[in-house]
Amino acid sequence: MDPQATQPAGAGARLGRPRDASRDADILEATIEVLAEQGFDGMTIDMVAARAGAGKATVYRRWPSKADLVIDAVACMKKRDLDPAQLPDTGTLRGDLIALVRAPSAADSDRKMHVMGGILSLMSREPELARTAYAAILQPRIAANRILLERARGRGETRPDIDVDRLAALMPAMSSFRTLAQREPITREFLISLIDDVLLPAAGVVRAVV
Amino acid sequence: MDPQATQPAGAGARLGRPRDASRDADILEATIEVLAEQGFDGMTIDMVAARAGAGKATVYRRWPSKADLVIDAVACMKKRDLDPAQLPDTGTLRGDLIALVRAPSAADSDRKMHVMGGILSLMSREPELARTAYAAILQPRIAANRILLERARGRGETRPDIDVDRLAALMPAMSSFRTLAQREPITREFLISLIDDVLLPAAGVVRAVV
DNA sequence: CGTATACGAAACTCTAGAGTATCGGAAATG
DNA sequence: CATTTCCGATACTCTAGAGTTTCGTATACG
Repeated sequence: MDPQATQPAGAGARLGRPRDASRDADILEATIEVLAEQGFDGMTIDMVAARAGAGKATVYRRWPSKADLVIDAVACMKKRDLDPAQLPDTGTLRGDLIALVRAPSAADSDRKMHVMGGILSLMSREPELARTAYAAILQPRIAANRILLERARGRGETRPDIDVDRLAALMPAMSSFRTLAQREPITREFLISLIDDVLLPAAGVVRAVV
Repeated sequence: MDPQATQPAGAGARLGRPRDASRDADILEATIEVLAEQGFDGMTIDMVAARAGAGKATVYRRWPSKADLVIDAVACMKKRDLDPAQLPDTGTLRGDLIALVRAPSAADSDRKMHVMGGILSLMSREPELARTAYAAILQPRIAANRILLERARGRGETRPDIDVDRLAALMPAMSSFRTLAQREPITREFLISLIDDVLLPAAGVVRAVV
């Protein structure tokens, strides 16, 4: 959680060469990449160090174990996330949802899902990691969908009795299923077909005239 | 694929004590159990042998490696599966879907999904396992849904333009997401709410009078 | 300039687990 | 009853990889 603190606390300037903070970020980034490609058990510390252009000792100086490194790396994915304060607001649920699946966001969520797949089997044995991963990867996306859905319901755009919890999880669920289980790529067509053919009809939104 | 054949082929009665076919089934069953609980990397051959009440040599006499054992175990899950010839046919889509999520089937699919989670990260590196797992675990369920949906569309029960592929994957996707990613149990209430609040509205089935 | 720590690289230790071999005993054939 | 293969159990070998240490070098403080 606080890799910088080798000295107890508030020790001011310590002796010797100071830590290079840029190594932290590089190592965490490399961890996420290798995790997404290889999964937790396929990932070795040597792979991470090599990809980060760092020595193994530099990794272990900051994190006491592989598990701690992974937990930290997953947690720090949360930061580069969609800010709930600046969600799209186009006036229609469909417009908001389409805006939410633009390319940069999609590429990001693709990697997040692969990370999720890579730590799935570990999550059974590590409840802390399970909570961290949920908070960093799924919660933000589901929460955003929930806000858009409730806003649309408030406008009377959807049926009033929609099951917001189920519908908010629909797109992440279908996307992760397609990526991880069916092993097919997430295309823009797929996402739009999910919105138009599944989510909006389920929410009782009348189809716009084309 | 054929653990019995040590001799080339058609060698008739071989010398010595014959293999005990019941050991095969016990070992495969133990493999599935440990796989569901621990995942591929958490599973050891010693665990499997101990749970099957077998010796390690008995395992290696039948399968040359851990990966081969797992592939065979996953493949043999397909056998105990819902027969497409005897799908429910209640006259309504809702009736068919409800019949499909009865308890025995649900417990079985719960374990299948945990197996899927346990081999997910391995599937990237083992395309054969990926295909086997899809055929054994997901394909049958999706195919069943597809049949029910097309039958309902033929009756005019759904909108004529429904996206059968997406809708057939909906229940497996939402269930696996809930089980593996959200780590919450699949209850009967969850499945029925999925049917009534998401799938049927998305298919354009008019809600029955309650 | 002396000291203390960081850095990348690489050698090292130690352990878990895949896979093999050996045991005494059991079950088949001839 | 001799032979062969199976069985469960257990001891064994071998390797990949987590984690540690060392080395030569770099960068801070005083």
